[in-house]
Amino acid sequence: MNDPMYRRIADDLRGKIESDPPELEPGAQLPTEIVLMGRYGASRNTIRDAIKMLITRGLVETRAGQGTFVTGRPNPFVSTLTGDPRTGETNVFIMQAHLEGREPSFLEPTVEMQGAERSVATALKIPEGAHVVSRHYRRFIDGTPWSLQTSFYPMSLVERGALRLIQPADIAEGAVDYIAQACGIKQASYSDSIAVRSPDGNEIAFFRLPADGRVSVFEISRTAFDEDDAPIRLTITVYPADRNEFVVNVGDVPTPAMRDNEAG
Amino acid sequence: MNDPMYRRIADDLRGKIESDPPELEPGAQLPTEIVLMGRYGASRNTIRDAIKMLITRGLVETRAGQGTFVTGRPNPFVSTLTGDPRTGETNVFIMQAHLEGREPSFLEPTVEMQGAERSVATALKIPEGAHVVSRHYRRFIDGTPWSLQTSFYPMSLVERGALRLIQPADIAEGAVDYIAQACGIKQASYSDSIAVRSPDGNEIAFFRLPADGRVSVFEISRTAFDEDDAPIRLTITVYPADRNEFVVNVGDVPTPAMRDNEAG
DNA sequence: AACGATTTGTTCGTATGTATC
DNA sequence: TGATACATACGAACAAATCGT
Repeated sequence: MNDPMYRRIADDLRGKIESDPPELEPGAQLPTEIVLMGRYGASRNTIRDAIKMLITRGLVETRAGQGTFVTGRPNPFVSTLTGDPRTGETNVFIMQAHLEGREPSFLEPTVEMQGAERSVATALKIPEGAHVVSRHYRRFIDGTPWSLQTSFYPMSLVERGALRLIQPADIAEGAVDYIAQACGIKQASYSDSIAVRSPDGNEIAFFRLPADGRVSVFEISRTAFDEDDAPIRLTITVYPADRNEFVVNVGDVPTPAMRDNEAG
Repeated sequence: MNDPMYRRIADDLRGKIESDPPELEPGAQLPTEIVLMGRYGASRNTIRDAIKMLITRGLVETRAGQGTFVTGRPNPFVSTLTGDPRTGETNVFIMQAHLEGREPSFLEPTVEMQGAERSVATALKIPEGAHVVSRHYRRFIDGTPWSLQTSFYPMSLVERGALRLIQPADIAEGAVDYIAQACGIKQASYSDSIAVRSPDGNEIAFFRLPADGRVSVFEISRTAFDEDDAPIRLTITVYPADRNEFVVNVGDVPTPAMRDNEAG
């Protein structure tokens, strides 16, 4: 009652979208701003303020020259974070995509030698500024940009024989398997940290997110350890939060634990 | 160059906040809208549009009558999702909070009997509309609202002796331990699904999030199974995404895997 | 307690640009 | 090309919150 008009209008429209059954289904077009001006007795700017609220909440999207439409979100891509502690995630990415009947792909990696920033140095337990190899992947599913991944390896791995780490080419068998074969250092465990934050400019461009940064991204940092509990890599993967979902299994979870995909 | 003016202004201000060292540190006040009008040669509405972008990205917050300030985010609370597959999360919540030197608390639970909605019925493998017990907790850390949790238990557990499930009082030893003791059904595994979405009205009010819904929430759904792989509960926990972080450990992760808390 | 100054919040009007059909 | 619909930008007025006097 005491709310400003633009918020009352937004709440009214939200009700029409979220009611069961929805009065405005996904994909449906909202009345134009001019029509809404008449319906709610408000000016165009006030109507637009209300619609901005709905955009921020991800309920609608606007297309210049066309109109305002209720969003229908795509099927989220589900990734399982728990798995064989000795396996790298590139293979897991490919396997899971195929499991869901989707087509994974990725570009050739970007490989750089860098001085370790503080967060990288802390995770790898090396001095700040010590040299590390950074390998950066851009991955797609069904042709749409899906994740940005950067792995940091301590230079000691290269010195002990894992020379392909510093070559700007994909390692088909996966970096984890390659390191085990090349210098006998085996991944034995890993720890993931899952956070959500706003995207930066690169991420907005790559994922084609709305420019105002209202869609956030998952940032998953994986620190992997060898059998002597020494950290052997830090992998940071960024996913758009609106198209992804993660699963963690603990104990012997029954296999038909597949959740039904909510059709959008 | 071709960007609209409000976006160029926002980018310029963002640079002053994100540069290293920041020209505008967390907690610092931005120039007033009137000052920015003069500085950028734009109208007040255009300045306000730029500031709205920064608000959406979580870089600044406005306080009516005071000004616009660079946000300093609190230390995230870290929860570990992997643990003993036989333990419930209430005890884990309390232990982890104490580990970080913080004070956990929660209100008496709200207990309801409900017909299972489709998602609940699917997870518990019972018919849609079958009766379930819903137990809803509101939890706090250091006095600030931290999570909303609802657990759904199939009525069969009550029929087999777990009568305290339907009493509107906390189960001090934890519901999982209680069920094991009361009717011999032991939790043997669980599967978590982690997603991010916009908050609803209840969540905005409880977590005191900005009313326009730009801060999203984690929704973690845990389906727990007994030793016969039958689902015994579905627990949905909602956390504000801006103050929480989750950890998943796979394999025998070394214990000093504690990450340094980035001081804000 | 009252008041005024400052600062952000809401709402209107208007004009022009750009994308789509 | 014209019509439609959203995007950007300006100006103006008043409301509401905050703070100091």
